[in-house]
Amino acid sequence: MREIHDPELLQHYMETFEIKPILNDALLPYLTLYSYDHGELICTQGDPYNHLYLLVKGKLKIFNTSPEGRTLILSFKTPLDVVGDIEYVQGTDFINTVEAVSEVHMIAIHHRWLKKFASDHTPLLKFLLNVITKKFYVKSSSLSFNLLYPVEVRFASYLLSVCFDEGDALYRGQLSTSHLIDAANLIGTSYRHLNRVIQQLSKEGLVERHKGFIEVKNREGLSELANHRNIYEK
Amino acid sequence: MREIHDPELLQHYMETFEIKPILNDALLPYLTLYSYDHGELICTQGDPYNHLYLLVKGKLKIFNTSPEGRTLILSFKTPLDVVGDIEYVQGTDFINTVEAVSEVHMIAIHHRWLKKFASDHTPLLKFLLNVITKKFYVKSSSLSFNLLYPVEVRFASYLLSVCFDEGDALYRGQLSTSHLIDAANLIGTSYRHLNRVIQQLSKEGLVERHKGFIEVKNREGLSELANHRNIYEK
DNA sequence: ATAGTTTTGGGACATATGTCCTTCCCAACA
DNA sequence: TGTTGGGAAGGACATATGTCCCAAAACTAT
Repeated sequence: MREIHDPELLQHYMETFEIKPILNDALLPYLTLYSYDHGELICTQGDPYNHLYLLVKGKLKIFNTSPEGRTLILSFKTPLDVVGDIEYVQGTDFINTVEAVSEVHMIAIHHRWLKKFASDHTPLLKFLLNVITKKFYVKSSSLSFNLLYPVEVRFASYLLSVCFDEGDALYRGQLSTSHLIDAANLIGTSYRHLNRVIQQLSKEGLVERHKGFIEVKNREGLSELANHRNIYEK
Repeated sequence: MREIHDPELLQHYMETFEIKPILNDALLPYLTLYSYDHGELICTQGDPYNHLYLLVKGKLKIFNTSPEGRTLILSFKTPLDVVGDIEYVQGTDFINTVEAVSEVHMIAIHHRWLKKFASDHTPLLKFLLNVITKKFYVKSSSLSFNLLYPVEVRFASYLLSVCFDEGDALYRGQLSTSHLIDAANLIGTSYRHLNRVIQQLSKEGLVERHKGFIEVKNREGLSELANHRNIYEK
């Protein structure tokens, strides 16, 4: 992690994502732009709350490790998104670990200044409400989906979200096998079992296994299997 | 459902739960007090959003039915709690069904008036933020817990919450068997399997089956089994 | 190129859980 | 008193999923 002293870049992000309207002018001097490399941790579960972060570049992985050591990936995030919002509102420690998946830029604001200058700032409150309720929706459907459907269905939904959403045109319909462990942790199963399910889908002609990646062969079939629900959609 | 025309009772609830400070004075004429009997539905998933409700008396069951007809109970609520908050912020249809478990009193405010008079009312925004982040926490731990632990562990946690929380002294350590179906739906499993797990716990001496109810025999043991996590705590 | 190391896929087995259906018990009622 | 209906518990079986471990493949450093 390193700080980027580049007021112009900061300004650029503020405009791109229309951040200024949600912040109080008094806060502007206290914004810091940080950069994280692939694999770096932004925060770890249990860390005391410090900053509110705005993700403005790159991709984040949010996950949680149980006392027994099992990892559960909760989501991936892309700009514009917020980290530390729930913690800011409740004043509690971080519940999850946040890792940079690519090079990541984040705007950080220390809670001290937020409390001091913006605790009554309506646009910020509304922005937080909006962001948090959206997160709640995702979490809520995720809970039902995980409890109600088997891994096969969840993976079908995952495949559709990841392979067709916004990826490189080259990777349309493909998932690199190096992402399978992440995928397993995301849908809450073991790598072993995910492999089993892929075999099954393969047998049914929905996907095909190649060296290094999985290819979607029948998008419609997968969508049907997933009940047309794209639970992992960003 | 029927309206209760009783300004004094309304006033009483407003004071007991300190509701006035979070509302705008302009809203006060538009508050309505409703009463629901045991088993009545306050709203059904898919209903268009209409009111924000404040639960001031009784107990609610929040649940969700999947397209396949499986029921998943998301939570039980007691005063003071809010129904329709997420829907108000996002302007979306109800995601869950809400049923009165006992006689229930709710204060309802039509979203029209909220939008008109309180959309910038800081205390309300803060109140909503607080309530919603709390809900998010619960949902979040619930998701991890369900995905990471087997039914046995979840039921142990459930038993501890339900039997010792605030129940009638007579029922301390006991769970009526008529609640088992609800319990199964709450922890996301089948009634059949829950029975199996109860047998197992019984064999281990943690609980005991009697006619009409289950009795906790070893609270400490259950707590250990549940990893000391009370996920279903109100 | 070769030997060691990591990655990847899958076999074998145990456990967790769902579904269907039967049996038992008891209360209400003719 | 016998009948019946419904709820509660559990048997039998199939499926879903986890754990442990191994073997082939790919990759790396010498």
